[in-house]
This record gives sequence, structure tokens and C-alpha cells, in this order.
Amino acid sequence: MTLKDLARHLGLSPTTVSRALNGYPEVNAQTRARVKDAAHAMGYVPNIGAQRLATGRAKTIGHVVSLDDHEIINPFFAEFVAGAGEAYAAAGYEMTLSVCSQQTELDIYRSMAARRSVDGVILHNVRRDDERIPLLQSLGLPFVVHGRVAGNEHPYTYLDISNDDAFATATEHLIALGHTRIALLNGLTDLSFAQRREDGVHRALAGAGIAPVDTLFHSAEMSDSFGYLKTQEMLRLPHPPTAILTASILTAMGAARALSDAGLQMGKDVSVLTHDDVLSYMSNGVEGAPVFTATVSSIRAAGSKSAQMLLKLINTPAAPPVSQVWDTELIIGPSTGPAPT
Amino acid sequence: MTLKDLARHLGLSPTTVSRALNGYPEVNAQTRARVKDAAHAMGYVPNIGAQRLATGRAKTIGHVVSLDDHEIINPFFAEFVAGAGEAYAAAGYEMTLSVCSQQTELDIYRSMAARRSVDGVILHNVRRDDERIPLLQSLGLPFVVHGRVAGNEHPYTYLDISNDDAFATATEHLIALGHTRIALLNGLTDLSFAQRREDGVHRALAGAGIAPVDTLFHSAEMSDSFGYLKTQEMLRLPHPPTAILTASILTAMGAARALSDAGLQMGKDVSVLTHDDVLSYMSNGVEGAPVFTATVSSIRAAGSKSAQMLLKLINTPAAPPVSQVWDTELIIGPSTGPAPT
DNA sequence: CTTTTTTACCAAAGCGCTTTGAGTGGAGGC
DNA sequence: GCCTCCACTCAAAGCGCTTTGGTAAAAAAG
Repeated sequence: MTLKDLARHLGLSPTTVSRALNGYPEVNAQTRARVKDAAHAMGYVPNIGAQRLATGRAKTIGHVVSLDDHEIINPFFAEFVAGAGEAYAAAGYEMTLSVCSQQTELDIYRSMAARRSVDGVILHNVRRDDERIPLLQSLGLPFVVHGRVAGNEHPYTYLDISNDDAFATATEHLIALGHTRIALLNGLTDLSFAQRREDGVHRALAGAGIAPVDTLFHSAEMSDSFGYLKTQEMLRLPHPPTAILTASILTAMGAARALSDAGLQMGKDVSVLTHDDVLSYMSNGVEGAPVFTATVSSIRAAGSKSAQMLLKLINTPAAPPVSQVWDTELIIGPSTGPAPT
Repeated sequence: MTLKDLARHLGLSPTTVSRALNGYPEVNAQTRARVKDAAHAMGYVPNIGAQRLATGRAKTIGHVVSLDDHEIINPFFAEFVAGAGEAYAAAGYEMTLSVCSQQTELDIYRSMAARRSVDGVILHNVRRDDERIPLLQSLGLPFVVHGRVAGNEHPYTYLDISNDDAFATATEHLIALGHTRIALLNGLTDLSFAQRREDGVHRALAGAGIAPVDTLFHSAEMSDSFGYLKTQEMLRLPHPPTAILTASILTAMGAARALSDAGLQMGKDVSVLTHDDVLSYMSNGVEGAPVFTATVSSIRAAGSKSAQMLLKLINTPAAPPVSQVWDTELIIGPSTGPAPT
């Protein structure tokens, strides 16, 4: 069942059928209806390879996930992609996922550009001086960054949350409760969002005249075991923290487990405050009754919006780069309380 | 930079260049080397759309993720896809992800088959009497099932773990510890793996002459809040369970939280035993020191193997369906202990 | 009623690749 | 010396679609 078959069956030329189906104006309304009905009835679906070749557009967006040494797949990635995928589906685009190692990641982008297998890409987990941004700019491959990095020569389109403000607010909240020994279990600080979060914490501490303590600042892959192990470790310090900020709910759960193992009560003996990306399968407690006090921002919504921004970028290449920075919301749960005296 | 350009530059015909690059035998070894060098030097990469059109093969595998009413994205999906993606990349295949609702899922497969946008698909979360299997068989689209369903008319290729044996063994372990009031927090039982797990539990209970108690058997989306809420609920029963089996480590963590909230000690007052899919970001404790007693099987390894099976299936369509059923391993952690007397 | 414009359609030329079928020159056989 | 065969190479025909550059008929304008 090809366009040609359909055209022959209708007694029309392939040209007209193509135009009828693609909504071009120079087709009689009745003819168009007839064509559409027949296409539907006969189960005609255009061959995507042919369409790609003829139009030069892949109608596909690429996402690259690089599994580094730790082999950890980012749990937020799935949520982000779920949001983005909905946007693509609504616009008739497909999404390809490429799994690679960090060494081959740049080559993947190069080959995507050369073989025109995608119309654009979305960048995750941007690092300081991320090489991918200038590369994509030089390749002329449209892209949207989830996150942002400072000091790029040419502007680009991105969507980010105000990580620094979020963590400054969180820290101020703890300070207001009387905490001064505040720990931070951060993501890897070569990732720029983690860097910003740390900046936010430092800003708030400095504002209150509190000197940061090195032994309370740690960063690693945001897993629960990181939260568990580091919390245990910090509890053994001569002056353990009275409050812990974590970068992810997984890390927060690890920390909570360590407190519980140590016979400490969260929110009373030690406070825990986390950022919550709103993972659908890992809720922060039950509706209206959060477990953790948290700064909240939906990563799925970010995926959906980023996708829309990319599609707009692809369809109006001349438009200047745009950016959005979303604020987070601080919700209060039982995991934080006044500093023990 | 097209094949034609490259051919002209080399003073050869496109035919020869194409053959040289694709490893056909009727090309002089020197010529082949010259072509390959030039292609590399000039950065030639074949246009994938053209290749698809000419060969009729998409060199792409499709994965469909349907977000049902709960809008929960399956957290195991990401791990599975990470494993599969590595296999695809190694074989020069791409992977597309389609996000859809359950109502449109079948249409997606139909359109994939019609427009030849993928060479095969992998099915996740199969249900009893899953409609997708006969549909794909009638469409002639190669597929591999992760999981399996009983009673399909025509055999198909699948990879599964022995869910029933795993949960029977787990239950027997609890029974040996003296537990008789054993609860099961299962996944949705219209998913066939969950059904098998329940069967396994029932088998072991029956073997020990223990009558299952309705109020201790629950199934839902495998989130942590499910574990938390149901455990709380069960603790309020006149005869609460002394042991809880959960289908996922997320649910187990919810259950653990509920126990801790209630001032109960896990492994002493109430035992918890879970299945562990080995999520990279959600480890069952630290290396060598598990938190939960668990039946273990790596879902990422399953993804990789399923992908390999599918690629083999695509490249040798005449071969009969094959299947693998993996055993799980029971590892003992501190979350289980003798039933309280 | 003729001329111009508009409407509705079509033939044919690609898009960049693979693949069939044909052809060339040189080595070997008689 | 002529014929066969082999090893290489090539021209050309698609793959299924879009799109340019038309043309014929109908409608509007003069």
C-alpha cells in the first residue's frame, strides 16, 4: 500500500493525493475528503523513510544517555523523557534514545548531524564548560538544554529551575529553625545544577554569618546509598550536623534510613530537607502529607516544556534563543524541626 | 557530502563505493581501502533515510511506554532500556521510544508496522490475554516479550524470570522462620508477572498447610506510597501480618517507613522480603550488606539479553521462537527474622 | 465574447542510497 | 591466436515520497 497504489485506486495522481493528505491548499475540498477517506479505509500510512528522504526532515528528536563509569542510569531521566515523549507524540515527532559511554557521546552527536537522523536534540546533565554546547552550535543541530551553564560564548535555548534560590531558601529555612551545623549531600558538582545548589547554600550561610564546615559538604551520584553512607559517616563526627540538605529524594531516603538505624528521630534530632523532582513512583509521602520538607519542581513538566521549546526552535530556526527559569516551591513536612539545644 | 560526491572525488562509480563500504566481495581490496580512507577523511556518513528507503530496513527497534491513568512511569523501564540500548548501539541499531496512552497503544504498533518505521519491538508489562501479542503476530512485526503469558495460540520469543519459583522460595523462607501471617504487596495482578508471583506464594502456603488470608493480599502500582499506606493499614488489623512480601524495592521501602513510624523494628517485629530488580540508583543497601532479604534478578541484564534475542530474530526470521527463563537468587539481609512469639 | 485569473489537477524530476544486470580487460586454456 | 572465464567496475533502475513547473477547465473581469 503505497501512495502510488492509493492514487491509482482513486484515479488521481500521486501529486494530488500527497497534497490532499498533507493539507496543501490547491486541492478541492471534496477531493481531499475522498482521498482521506480512502487512505483511512485502505489503511494507507506513508512510509517514513521515503518521507524523510524527500523532505530532508527526520521528524525525530534525539536523546542521548551516557552511562558513565558508575553505570548509573539517571532515575530522573525516565520522568523527563515521559514528559517530552508526550509532547513529541502530540506533534507527530518520534524520539530516539541512544545509550553510549561518555567517550563516545560527542561522536554520537556528530553522526546524528551528518546523517540527519534527528532534527534536534535535548541535552541533559550539563557540566561546567560543557563541550556539547559549542559542538552542537558548530554542527548547526538545533538543541535545548535542560539546565544551563554560565559563560557560554553564544546564547542558547534552555529550561532550568532556580537551583540556587531553591537551596538558599531551604538553607534559610533551616537557619530560621536554629540550625547552624548544616550538611549538604549534593549531586556531582561538575554538573552545573549541583554547583548552583551549593552556591545557594553558601549564599544563605554567608548571609547568616555562618561559616561552612568542609566535613559537612559532600557530593556524589544521587543514589540512596550515598545518603545512607555519608549520613552514617557524618553522625560519627565529633560535631555531627543537626540538619542535612539533600539533592534528591533518593538520597534523602538513604539519610532517613541511617538516622533511623542510629536510633535518631528525623525532624527532631536531625532535620532533613531535600529537593523533590516529583518522581511518579517515588512520592514524597502521601497526598497532602509529605514525609520530607522539600523544594519541589516537576521534572516531567520540565521535559514536556523543553520538548515544546525544541519543536518551536526547529520550526522557526531564525528565532532567537529563549530561556525559562522556573521557581521551586518549598513545602513543609515533618522531617524538619527546631535545632536540638 | 553524499555517496555521489565521494564517488566523484575518488573517480569511481557510486555502485563501487557503496559496495566497498558495505563489505561486498566484488571489490578489489586496494580499492576498498582507498574508499574507506577517503570516506573517513571526508567525514562521509550515509544518509539514514535514504538507506532505509533503499533497503527497506529501518535499523531501528521500537519501545512503547504507555502511561495509564496513574501516569506512573515504570521505574524499571529505564533500567531495562539502558541494557537494551547498549545492545542496539553495539549492533548499529537505533531505538525509538513512543509515549502513549493505553488506548492508543495498539494503533502505535499498527502504524509502526505499516510505515515500517521499526524492524521490531519489545513488549513490556504483558497482561493476561495480552492483545498486543496476536496483533504483532498478525502484523508480521518481529517482537520479543519481556515476561510471558500463558495460553497463547502461537508460540513467541520471550525472556522471563521464574517469578513463581522466586516467590515460592521467598515464602518458604518466611515459613521456615515460623511466619504464618504472611502478607503480599504485589504489583497489579492483571500483569502476568504479578499473577505468577501470587501463584508462587499460594503454592508455598498450600505446601505448608497455611490458609491464605484475604486481608493480607493486595496489589497496586509498585510505588513506595503503596507500601507505606497498605502496611499502615495492615498494622491496624486485629491480626496484623508478621511478615510482608513486596514486589519491588520501592514498595519495600514504603513498608519499612511505615514500620519505623509505628515504632516497630524490621526483621524483628515484622519481617520484610522483597523482589529486587537491581535498580542502579536504588541499591538494596551497600555492597555485601543488603537492607532487605530479597529475590534478585538484574533487569538491565534482561534488557540487554532481550535486545540480542530480538536482533537475532530479525536477522533470521525463519528461526523458531526461543525463550529463556532466568532463576532468581535469594539473598538474606537483616529485614527478615524469626516470627515473634 | 474575449482575455485574464483562479482553481484543480498532473507529469516528471529529484531526495541519497542499494542492487540488478551488463560490460571491460586480462589471465588462462585449447 | 582465439575462446572462455574470472575479477572488477559501472550505468541505470528503483525504493516511496515531495515538490517544481506546468496545463486544462472553470470563473471572473473586461
